[in-house]
Amino acid sequence: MSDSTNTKKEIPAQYDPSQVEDKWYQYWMDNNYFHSTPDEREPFTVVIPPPNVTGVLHMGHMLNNTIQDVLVRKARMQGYNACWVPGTDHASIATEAKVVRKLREKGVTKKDLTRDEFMEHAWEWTHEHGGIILEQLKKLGASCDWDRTTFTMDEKYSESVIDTFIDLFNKGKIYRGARMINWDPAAKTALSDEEVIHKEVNSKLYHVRYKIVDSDEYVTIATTRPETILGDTAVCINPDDERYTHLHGKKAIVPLVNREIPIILDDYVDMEFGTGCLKVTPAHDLNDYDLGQRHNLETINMMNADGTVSEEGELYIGMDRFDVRKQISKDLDEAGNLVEVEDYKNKVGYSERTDAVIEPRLSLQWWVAMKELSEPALENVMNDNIQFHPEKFKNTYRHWMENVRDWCISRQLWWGHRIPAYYYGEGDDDFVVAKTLKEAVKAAKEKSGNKKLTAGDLKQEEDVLDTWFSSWLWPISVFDGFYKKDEVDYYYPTNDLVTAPEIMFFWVARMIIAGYEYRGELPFKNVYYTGIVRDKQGRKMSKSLGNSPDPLELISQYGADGIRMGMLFATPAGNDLPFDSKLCEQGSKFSNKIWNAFRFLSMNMEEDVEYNPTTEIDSENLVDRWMMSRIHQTIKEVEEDFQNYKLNDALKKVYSLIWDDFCDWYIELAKPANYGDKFDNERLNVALGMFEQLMKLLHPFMPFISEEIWQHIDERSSEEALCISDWPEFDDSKINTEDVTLFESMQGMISALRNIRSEMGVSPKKDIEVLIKTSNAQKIEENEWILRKLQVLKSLFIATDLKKPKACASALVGNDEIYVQMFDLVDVDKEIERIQKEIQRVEGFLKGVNGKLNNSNFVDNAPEAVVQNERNKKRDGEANLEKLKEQLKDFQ
RNA sequence: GCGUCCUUAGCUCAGUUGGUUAGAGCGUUGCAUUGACAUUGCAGAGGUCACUAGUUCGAAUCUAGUAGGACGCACCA
Repeated sequence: MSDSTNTKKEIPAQYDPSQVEDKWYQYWMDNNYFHSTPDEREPFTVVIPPPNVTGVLHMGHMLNNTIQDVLVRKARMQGYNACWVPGTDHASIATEAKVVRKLREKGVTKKDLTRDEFMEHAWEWTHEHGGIILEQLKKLGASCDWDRTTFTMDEKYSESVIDTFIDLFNKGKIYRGARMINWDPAAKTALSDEEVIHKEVNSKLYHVRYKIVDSDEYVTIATTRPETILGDTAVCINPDDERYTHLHGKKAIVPLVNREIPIILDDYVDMEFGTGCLKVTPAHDLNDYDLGQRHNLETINMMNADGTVSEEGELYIGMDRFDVRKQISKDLDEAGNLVEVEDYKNKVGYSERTDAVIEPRLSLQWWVAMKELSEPALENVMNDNIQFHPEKFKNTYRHWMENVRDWCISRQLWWGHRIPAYYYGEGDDDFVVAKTLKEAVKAAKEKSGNKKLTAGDLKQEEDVLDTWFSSWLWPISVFDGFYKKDEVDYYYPTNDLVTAPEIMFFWVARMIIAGYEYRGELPFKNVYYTGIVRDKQGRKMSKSLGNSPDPLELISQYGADGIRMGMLFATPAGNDLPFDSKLCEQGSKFSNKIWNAFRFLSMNMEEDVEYNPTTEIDSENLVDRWMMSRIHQTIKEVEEDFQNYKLNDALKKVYSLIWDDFCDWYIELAKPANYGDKFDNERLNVALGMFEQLMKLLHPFMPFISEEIWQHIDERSSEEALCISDWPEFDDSKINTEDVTLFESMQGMISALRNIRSEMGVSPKKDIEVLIKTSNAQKIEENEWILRKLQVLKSLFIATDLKKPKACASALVGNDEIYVQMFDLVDVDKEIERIQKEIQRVEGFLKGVNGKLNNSNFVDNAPEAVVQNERNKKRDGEANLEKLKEQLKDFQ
C-alpha cells in the first residue's frame, strides 16, 4: 500500500475505522488470502452454520461468526491451511412463508400456481435476498473462503440430499407411516418434535357433562380443548375407579353432535386428576390416539389443514379452531352441558417458525428411524472424541440421544428437496423410491408386477424434506464429499463447529449421525456452543421484540473491530451474553488507544529514514527484557486459553498486555529523556518490533486495526500482510522471571509514591526527596532511571540499610521501605492515619496467620509447604508491623 | 414431574486438584492534564462468595438440604 510511509502530519489523532476496514477487507480479498486448496499443510476447517438464505444479520450471527473468525484467523497465522466454508440454507418453512406472503400482497395465492410456477417465484426471491447476509458478514471481517460459498439447494448439494434419502430408504432407515404428528396450521405442514416449542400458558379447563345413554345420569369430563369434542369417539375411565363401576359397558352421548360413543376402560386414566373421566379424541391427541388403537376406536378427523373445522366435525364447519372454542363453550352452556370453567395453566406446543399453536394430527409422513443411526453419535460425544465446550452440554445431548425418537422429515411444502418417491397406486405401499422418473418406472414395474406402467402412471410425492435433512450433510456436502474424494478427504473431519445450543438436536446431533453414517467418522472435533445474546433486561434479542440493535448500524458506529471486542468481552463459552453497547464502545476506545500509541511512535519516525522493527532487544535494558518477558508470558497464556476455548480470557490478556504493559509502562519508559527529543533509531526499532508482536496477537480479535498498524509500521508486499503472517512463537528463554519480579517491584514503588502524593495532596510535578531501603539495593540502583522517569524526584537515595528520616511519609512495598521527605509539606495527622490504617491491616492479617500456626491440628496435618508458607507470612508480617510501629513513633 | 447447570463488588464475570485478608472490566468517588491518546492518566471506596447444616487443621471451592434463577426432556385430559 502506498500510504504506509506516513509521517506525523498525516496521522489523525483519532482512529476512524470507516476509513480503514473496507480498504483492508478488499485488500485481503484481492489477494485471495482466504481461499484454500488442499496442500501439504495440515488443514484447519470450519464450516459456517448456514444462515437462512433470505435472512439478515442479527446479533447472534455477529457473535457466532466473530468467534469463528477468531479461530480461523489464528489457525491461518499458525500455518494451518485454514478453510472456512460459508453458505446458506434454504429454510423451507420460513422462506416459503415469505414467498407466500409476497405473492399474497400481489393478490396471488399459492393455490393459483403450479408447483413449477411457485418454485420460480421462490428462486426469484432467493436470488434477490439470498447472499445479503453473506455480504454483511464481510463487513464484520469474516475471513471465509467465498469461492466455496454453498447453498443447500445447489444442484450438487441437492443431489446428495436425494441420494442420502434413497440410501437410507434402501437400508430400511427411512419409512413411510401414519402417526400422530405436530401440525402447523399456519405453515400447513407437519413438523418434527424439535420444531415444537412448549410454552406454559394461562388457559381454561372446561368441565363438560356427557349424558349416559338410557339413563338420566351424566359423566363430567374436563378438557382444555372443548372444540375437539366434535371428534370424540369414546369416554374413558379407569377400571379400578369405583365411582364409575356402574358405567362399565354403557355409552355416553357427545353433547351438541349427539353421537353415541362407548365408555371404555383403561388404566391410562388418572383417577386423581379432574373427575377421573377422560374424553377420547383419537385423531387429535397423541395419548388418545394410543387409546384408540388399543380399543379399536373410530377416528374422526374434525380439523382441516388450516385449523378450521372439517366436514367430519359436523358443526361449526369452516370456523377457526379458536373461534369454535369460544362458540362451543357458549353453546355447551346453553345446552346445559357446561358444568364449570376453571382457570388453568398448561403447556401448549407452538411452531418454532410460525408461532402457531400446534395441532396433533394423524397423518401419513416420512420418517427416519433414529435408534440405530444415533448410537455412534452418542458414544463418540460421551467419550470425548467429539468435545463439547462447555462440557455441560454433554448431559443435555445424552438425554436427548438416549430417548431419541423417530424423525419426521416430510414437509407439506414446495420449497425444498422434493421427496424422490413415486406412487403408482392408491395403496399405502404402492410407491417406489428412485432418483429419476425413469428409474422409478422401472422399479414400479417390478414392484407392482404391472409391466404396462408408464411415466404417466406415476405421481411423484408432493412433499419436500425437512431443511435439517439437508443441513445434516453440510460438513460433507460442502466439499462435494458424496461424489469426490480429494477435497473431503483433506478437509474432513472439520475442526471446530461454532453454534448455538438451541440447535444441538436440530443440527449438531444430526450432523454427527450423518458423519458416522456416511464418513464413518466424526464431522468435527470440537463444538463450541455460544451463548444467547440478550438485552439488558435479560430478554433474548429478537426481531419481534425489536430489542436488537442493527448490527450494521453498530459497525458504522464503533467499527467492526469494536463490535468484535464488545461481543467477545462478554462471552465465556456457553454463557449468555448480556449485550451492552458500552462494551463496543470499550472496543472502539481500545482501537483509538492502539492508534495513538502507534501515532506517538510514528511522530518520532523521520521520513527518509529506514526503520527495521526488531525483536532483538537491548539486553542492557530491564524494561526491554521485562516487556519481552510479558509478551512471551502472554503468548503462552493465550495459547492455553485457546486450547480451552476461553476466547474472552485470551482477549483480556492481549488487551491488558497492549494497554497496561505496553502503553502505560513500556512506551512511557521508552520516551526520550527530554520533551521534544526524538527517539533514537534503535529504541524505535525495538518499540516497533514489540508493536508488531502485539499486532499479531491482536489480529484474530481485531483484524482491521491490527492490519492497518502493521502496514503502517513497515512497507509490506502482498506476501507480508499481517493476515497471513506467522503467529508469534512461544519462546521460554525470552521469559526472565527475575527481571519480571524486579520490574514489578519497581512498579510497586512507583505506585506507592503516586499513592503518597495522592493522599498527601502533593502534585505529580512537585519534586520530592525519596529514600528506599531495600535488600535489592544494587539492582534497584542500576535501574533507578526508571523511578526517575516516572516520578519527579529532587533526590533519590537507595540503600540496603539507612536511617529512616524524621517527618516523612512512608510506604511498604513487599519488604522494601520507601520514605518521602515531607518537611513543611507533611500533614502529620494524615500520615498518622495512613500508618494506623496500615497497622490495622497487618495486624488483622497476622491474626489470621497466627490463628493457623497456633492450631496444632493445622501444624501437624497440613502439608509442610503450606505450613512453611504461613511461617513466612508471619515473619514478613511481623517485620512489617515493626517497621510501621517505628514510623508511627516518629510522629508521636 | 424427571434431569442438568447456575447464584461471588452497583453491573457483567474470573477464581485451576480445598491452602495469600477473594480478583478483573465497567460503573462510582477524588485528583491530574498545554504535545501520542479526555475515546487520557493516577489513586481510592466497594464483597458474611444465596442460605443452612456437615466433612476437614482449613471451604467461594467438597457433601446434603433450603430458597431463587436458567435450560433440556416428558407431560394428566
